[in-house]
Amino acid sequence: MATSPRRSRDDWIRAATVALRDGGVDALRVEPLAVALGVTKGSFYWHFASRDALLEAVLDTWEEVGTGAIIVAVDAEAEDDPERSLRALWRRTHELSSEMRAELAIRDLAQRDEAVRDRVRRVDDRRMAYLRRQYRRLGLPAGLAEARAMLTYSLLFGNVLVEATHGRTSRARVLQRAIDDLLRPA
Amino acid sequence: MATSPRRSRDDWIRAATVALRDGGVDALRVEPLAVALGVTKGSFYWHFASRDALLEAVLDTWEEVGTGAIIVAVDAEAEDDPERSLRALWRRTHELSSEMRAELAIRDLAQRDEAVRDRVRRVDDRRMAYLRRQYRRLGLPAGLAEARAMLTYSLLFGNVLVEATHGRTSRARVLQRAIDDLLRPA
DNA sequence: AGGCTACCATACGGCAGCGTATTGACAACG
DNA sequence: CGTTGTCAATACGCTGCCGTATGGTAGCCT
Repeated sequence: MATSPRRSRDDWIRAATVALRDGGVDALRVEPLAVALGVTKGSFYWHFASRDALLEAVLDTWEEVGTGAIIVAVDAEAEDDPERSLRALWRRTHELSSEMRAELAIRDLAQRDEAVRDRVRRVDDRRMAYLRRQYRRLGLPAGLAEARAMLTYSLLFGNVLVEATHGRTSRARVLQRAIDDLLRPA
Repeated sequence: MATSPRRSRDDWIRAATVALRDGGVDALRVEPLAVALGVTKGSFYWHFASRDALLEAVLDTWEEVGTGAIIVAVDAEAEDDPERSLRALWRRTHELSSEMRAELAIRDLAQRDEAVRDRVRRVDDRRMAYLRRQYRRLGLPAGLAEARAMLTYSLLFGNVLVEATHGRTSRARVLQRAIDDLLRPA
């Protein structure tokens, strides 16, 4: 964390995103954030009109990054092979899992905020479209491809959300098996 | 809500669970709850030592209900047929979905609270054990059964968590397809 | 009837966080 | 070298909530 004399608007957004990830929506408070950034509220209210404005900004950047960056990264290493795309997605799961914590907070919010729900819907539609396309390219019929896409996407959340122990095997192995199962032809 | 002169400890727990479902963890505040119950804090601090004590009580009853009641209900209508068990589970999904909102709040909490995470783990282990057993009864080998159980359980969360639109088909149909897919033999 | 118990109201002190207003510091620029 | 624009500190009022303390009331028990 830079101790540079001044903070940019993006500095605040980044810090807020971290707070969201580590502490949930309750942790998105301006005075604690100011302390974390080594400044006072005086700075914040120059960059933002209110706490809500900060939250909006955080959601804005989440929406951008969440649809673009990940897909591009996965696509880059897949070379148009759908199976490799899906496996690449899972190989990056551990990198994603910290992002996922922030996403869960956002989705928890979406449960009771119409506007947030709309944002989540836009993100989900784009990500589902991507997954659906991969399964169709594997030769699956539309309905099944949709189902598999939904299963894959759900598993992504299940992975962070469920704490089950799986007896003697590891979570990683279970996930591996699941993906294998999802990739098998109709 | 009853306007009876006095409130029991369970009244508070019930109200708190509703608040958790509708407003997230932030909504679990004693003064607003008192208003909702038509009493004052004086009542609360007779039944509970603190706000945390209330949260613990809520988690206690969630843990009980979440492992026992649902499974029993599903089992009752399934008559030991694993496929029917799993389909029954999904037929009850809409009844469960309001409970799920509270669960998401709890799981969001579990992301950053060790003690809550342990509770969730206990619940998940029991529910996964149930699912795993059904798939094994269908004749699937252990590894695959575990993977299918994880996929099924994840889908349960995905259903409430993802807001995707599925084009011309409905969520219900996608779920139907997904379950059919999960039930197919090895 | 008197009193005990269980439950609730009222009133209080305290704190954390929001937003505002005002002033200050410093850099860039003309 | 002063002016302007950008960012930050300080100080303030306000609200919502926690927890405590204390007193009140209604029903049961004897």
